[in-house]
Amino acid sequence: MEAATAATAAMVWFRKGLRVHDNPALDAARRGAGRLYPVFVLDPLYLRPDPAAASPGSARAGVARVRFLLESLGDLDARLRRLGSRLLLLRARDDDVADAVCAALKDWNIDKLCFESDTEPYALARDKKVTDFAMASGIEVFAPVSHTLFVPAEIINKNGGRPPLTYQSFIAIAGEPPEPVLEEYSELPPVGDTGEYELLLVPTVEELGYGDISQEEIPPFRGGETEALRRMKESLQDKEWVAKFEKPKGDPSAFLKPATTVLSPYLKFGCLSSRYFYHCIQDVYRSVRKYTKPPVSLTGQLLWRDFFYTVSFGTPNFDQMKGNKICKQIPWSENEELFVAWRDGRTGYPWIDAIMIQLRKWGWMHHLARHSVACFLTRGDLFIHWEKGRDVFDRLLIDSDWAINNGNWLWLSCSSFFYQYHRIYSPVTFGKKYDPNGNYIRHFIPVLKDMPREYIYEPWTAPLSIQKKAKCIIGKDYPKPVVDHETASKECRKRMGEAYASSRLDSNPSKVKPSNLSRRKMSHGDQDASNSSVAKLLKTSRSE
DNA sequence: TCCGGAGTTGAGTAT
DNA sequence: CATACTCAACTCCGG
Repeated sequence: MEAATAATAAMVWFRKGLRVHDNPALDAARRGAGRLYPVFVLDPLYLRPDPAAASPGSARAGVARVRFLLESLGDLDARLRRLGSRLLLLRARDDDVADAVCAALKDWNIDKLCFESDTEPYALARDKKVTDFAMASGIEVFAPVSHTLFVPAEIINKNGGRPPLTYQSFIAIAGEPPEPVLEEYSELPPVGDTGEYELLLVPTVEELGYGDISQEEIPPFRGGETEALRRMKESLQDKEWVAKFEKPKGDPSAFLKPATTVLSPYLKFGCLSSRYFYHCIQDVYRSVRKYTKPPVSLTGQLLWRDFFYTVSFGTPNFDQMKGNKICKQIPWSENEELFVAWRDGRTGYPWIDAIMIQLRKWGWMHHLARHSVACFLTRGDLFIHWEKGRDVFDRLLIDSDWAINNGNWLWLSCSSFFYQYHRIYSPVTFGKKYDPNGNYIRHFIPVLKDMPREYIYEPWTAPLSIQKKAKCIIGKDYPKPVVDHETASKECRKRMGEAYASSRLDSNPSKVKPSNLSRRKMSHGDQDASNSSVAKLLKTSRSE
């Protein structure tokens, strides 16, 4: 390896981790570099409007998240420019991000490539392509884990090769997270020559072709590191609130002033470092006498995030039911009509529909609101596959995160982690206890805004004269309920009971052979690990 | 192998 | 109005 000289060219490739603070990849790239190339590759699949999609946005992301990403990139560029650098925006080659990075590595004679490690399956495949190319070209590669508090592979190793499957066992094994990089820079090495490359400016959503949505309600969350740090400081200023924070006690109907920090989108894109956030919360804790603890506390939420990252990293086929060892096999029903009603906020249950409309417009809703609609779609009312709901959330949430989204759908559908399927959220009474007047519903479903308080959660029970007076005829201006909650939830409980009984039969078939290692019969072959490092880790797991 | 306790976030009712 | 209890009940884990 050549010694670092003034001529050394380093590239920091941004994907998540769209920040300057606590960024080990950027920190490593700048050290000893004569030229620094901060790169982000625009992916048309992520950004290009898809007219065939169910709601405004691209094939991969709703327009709220597209906007959030663009704002984050603009802010990153501005912050880099303040340090004498800039963001080099490239276009993917034939819709392939990895190819664009490889080409730039070669054309700019890069000596060292740094990027934040990403444990999601699609990212692992993309990054392997780039890493293989770099290695073959003699380019040094540095890919630190800095998206999560801990290194998922290390936790799995410490746990004997298998991911801890309960929060408490995760906590017991994790310990304290590493300290963030707290050093602040006054300048970065100059950007090197980019030759013939066309460097793009950060486009606006309008420039990308989303012009027709300008009349829409714009989500109240701006992307970017600057906004992330401002928002975090604002939340942490209220020390009493931080010290008393208990996640399950939050109000899911609060939308003017949400009951949580709404820092999840910033953590998702890495505008905010989870380690820095953790560190700052600890500072607040040190200044108060008493404070809540995991799992309900603020730090507890960051640990939940790491929990799901770790389990997802160590569980083959984590994002599906089939071939997923930790997922209950449940015969979900197919019903496109009911699914579409749920997706589009037309179930006839105002509480459910308001949440789905907030999702489509804002790309964010409170955690308990997500619980409500996820339960309704799956084990509570419609008995539709959690993977269908997962896909909707995955596209529309501005904070959608592969590990956490899948983990929570597994949880809510009682497919894994949580099994008390008799506990069903009521689409009527759950929201009502927080917001008896239905202000949340009135905001997101304007057609119901004049429905009297006593009918707002069940407008189909309002006498026709009242419906007329409220200018909202049920069945015409707003749909009738697609199912009756009483009968539907009863049926769901029954079917869950049957699925559980059948899975007990599968896992304990009245002792076959003690040497038989297979715990559960799989109709779809074996669980070939989607990434080999996990497969190796799993092989070391002890047998009993 | 069996038993008891724990598990971030249910609903309904009583105090 | 916040808290506590009941209801009916799941799996997982550790002893």
